[in-house]
Amino acid sequence: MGDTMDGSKQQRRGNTRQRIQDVALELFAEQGYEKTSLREIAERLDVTKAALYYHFKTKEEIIVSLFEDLTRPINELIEWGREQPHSLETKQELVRRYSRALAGAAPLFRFMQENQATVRELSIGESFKNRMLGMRDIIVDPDADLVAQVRCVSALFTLHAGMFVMQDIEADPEEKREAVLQVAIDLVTQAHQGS
Amino acid sequence: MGDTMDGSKQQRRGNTRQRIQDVALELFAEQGYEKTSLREIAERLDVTKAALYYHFKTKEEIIVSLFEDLTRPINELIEWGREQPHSLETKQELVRRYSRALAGAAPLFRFMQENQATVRELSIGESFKNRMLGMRDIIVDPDADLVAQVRCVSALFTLHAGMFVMQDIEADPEEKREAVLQVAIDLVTQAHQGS
Amino acid sequence: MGDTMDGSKQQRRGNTRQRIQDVALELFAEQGYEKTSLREIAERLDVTKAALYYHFKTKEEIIVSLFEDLTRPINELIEWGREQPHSLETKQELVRRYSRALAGAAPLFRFMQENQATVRELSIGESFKNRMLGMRDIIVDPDADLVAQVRCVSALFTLHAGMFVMQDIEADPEEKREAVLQVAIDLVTQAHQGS
Amino acid sequence: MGDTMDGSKQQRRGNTRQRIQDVALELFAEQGYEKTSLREIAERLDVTKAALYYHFKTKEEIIVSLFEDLTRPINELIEWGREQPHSLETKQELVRRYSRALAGAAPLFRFMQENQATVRELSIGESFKNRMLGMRDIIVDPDADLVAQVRCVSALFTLHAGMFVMQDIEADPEEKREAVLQVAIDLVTQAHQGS
DNA sequence: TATGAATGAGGCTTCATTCAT
DNA sequence: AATGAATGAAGCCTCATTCAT
Repeated sequence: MGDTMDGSKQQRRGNTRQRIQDVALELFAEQGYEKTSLREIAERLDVTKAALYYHFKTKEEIIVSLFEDLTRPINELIEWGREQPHSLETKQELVRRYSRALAGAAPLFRFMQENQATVRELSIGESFKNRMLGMRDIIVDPDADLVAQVRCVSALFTLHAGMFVMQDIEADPEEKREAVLQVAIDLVTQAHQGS
Repeated sequence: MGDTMDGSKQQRRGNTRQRIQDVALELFAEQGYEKTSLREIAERLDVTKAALYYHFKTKEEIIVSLFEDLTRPINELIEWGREQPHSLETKQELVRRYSRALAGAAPLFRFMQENQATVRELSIGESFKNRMLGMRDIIVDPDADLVAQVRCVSALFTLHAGMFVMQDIEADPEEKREAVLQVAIDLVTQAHQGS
Repeated sequence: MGDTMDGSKQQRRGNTRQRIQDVALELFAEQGYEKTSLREIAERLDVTKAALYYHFKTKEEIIVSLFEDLTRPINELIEWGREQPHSLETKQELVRRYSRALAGAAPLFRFMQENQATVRELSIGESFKNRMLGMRDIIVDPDADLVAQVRCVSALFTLHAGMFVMQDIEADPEEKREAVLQVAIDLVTQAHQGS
Repeated sequence: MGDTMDGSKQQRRGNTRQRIQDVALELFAEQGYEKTSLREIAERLDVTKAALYYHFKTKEEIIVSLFEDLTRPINELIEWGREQPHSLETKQELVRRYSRALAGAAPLFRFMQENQATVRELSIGESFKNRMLGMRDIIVDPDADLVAQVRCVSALFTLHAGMFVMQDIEADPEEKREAVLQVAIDLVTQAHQGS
């Protein structure tokens, strides 16, 4: 009581950092990292630019923090994968889990897909690439023939593509995700059985 | 003689416009459109910024001109596709030709893949998207089931991915391209035969 | 006990003001007043910037307080000088005492020597300049010829220079101080005896 | 004629670089390097900040260029000194020439004297210090006793001090310069004859 | 006695663009 | 066909300072 008058100001206390991340990710994904200015982010939050600098030392630190927070599930997934036998079942399950992880960090992945040039120059670029190669190494058997290898890479890429390119196809989102998953699993399975 | 002394100056005559495009595309692909300044382009060419403005009215015009010049083969491909019957053979041939077209305009596609956010805001963004949807409409049968549709989209995307993601896999480039093509054709074929 | 565990925290009690002055003077002398930020001072003390404002109303107040604390011996010296007869003995003794006073406030003088432009704009600038002129008026006889006057000014300046410029000459510091003092006394003595 | 209407605009063509240097040195000397903003310099010249950047890549480059341009006479002086025998006559002549060189670059030296902290951090700091040590090595005999060495250093410093500290003593500037020179020469001479 | 959060002003720098020559 | 000089807008970042707690 006496406190409940203004909900919007209430929520503002103590979670500014989080709010900055949210708005930043939204704008980065929509317009690109370079085209999004700190002024813009600050204005949307009704705060001064200087306030951003209280919470993050640089513009880059904002996006790095997003990476660190949002890619954790994928890191864990890769670690899980590394400890499993490289069997077909593992690969299928990995694809299944990856599909779910992607859905959870959709805005970040949209950002990454659309700003690869930027990401590459960022300090996270390298670390992320390594992670993806880790993923590939679990799913791709380096002794298999080339076509099988391509199938596996394609499976991963199909999941990515599924998030964005498929947007224009009209269908229930959940149904679409399942269709995409199905195709990816087929690709992995075919790769396993020999071309 | 008196003219023959300096070969490099010779070649420079009259093709500055072309040289600007070459350097620009290289830098745009490498660092992104926003991060590449006209100063940088000019310096690489050993020319002043103002010289660029003699050949192009704006920075955007440089990239637009690249699009127009380099996507022509793909436009023609789509037009060809539209006139063919939507048979399996057509689709397979389309995939084959698309693979070749991509290889021809690799730097541009690398640029587009890595700067989607930028491209979307550029005036060519929409027009290009429409073209790609045209491509999709030839290959994807809207009455087929969802999985079949995903397979077709995935085929196209596999070709794209093939150009960049596969770079780290060690194999002869031409062999790789063929393996990628094989997988794409399989996807289209499977889609046609029913999931 | 419960209090005795951490010696470093103990010492910190109640003398934060002093610690701020110490760190500030060190940094001001090293990097200059303008280039030294309150953030930097606070970080070195492991305190927040706001804490500085509990002890000092402004950044300027920090340096003003240093002046007031550290130039007291020199003020007293000048007052002493004013009450003595303007004899050669007085002048020699003044130079001797000044040499000792300078050694006691070395960091402050180093700061002043290296940041004259800043000091001039600070509120203490004028007051300090007046003090130095007071010093000069004791030692310089306005009726003497110009060369004699220059000798006296030079004597004072030699003492200053001795603190910094001589650093690179290798010799025992105390011996150096004495050599400097000797030269200064000679200058004053020569001035007194007529050029 | 037809050209002679507006002298101030006329002079502006083609010598902007020089004008920037002039105004910059004046302001740097008056207020210090850090406290002088590029905005201020630009405003005084009735130009935009960006214009400064056409002529100098950074703020630091402005002052570095001033150093390079204005310390040339002193560099030459040192080189001359190095080639002479280290006789008393040489030392006296060096002091005489140095006095003249200082008068020629008075504003720069005023700047340096008053912004030592800044100069030290600048890229020229080290190079300048080395030059001054070169000067010292010509005039100071490392085998002489300490007092003699101090006398020589003091001679140089007296010349510096003469430019600024003596300002308040009322006398004809040229007479003052000569008095200062006289004292410096006396110091060098005494040093040479043994303390 | 101090912190956490924020502000407003201003710093240096870069950019795309223009225009007279 | 190209340069030299300049502009206006905007970018990122840092600073001294404030105030409620």
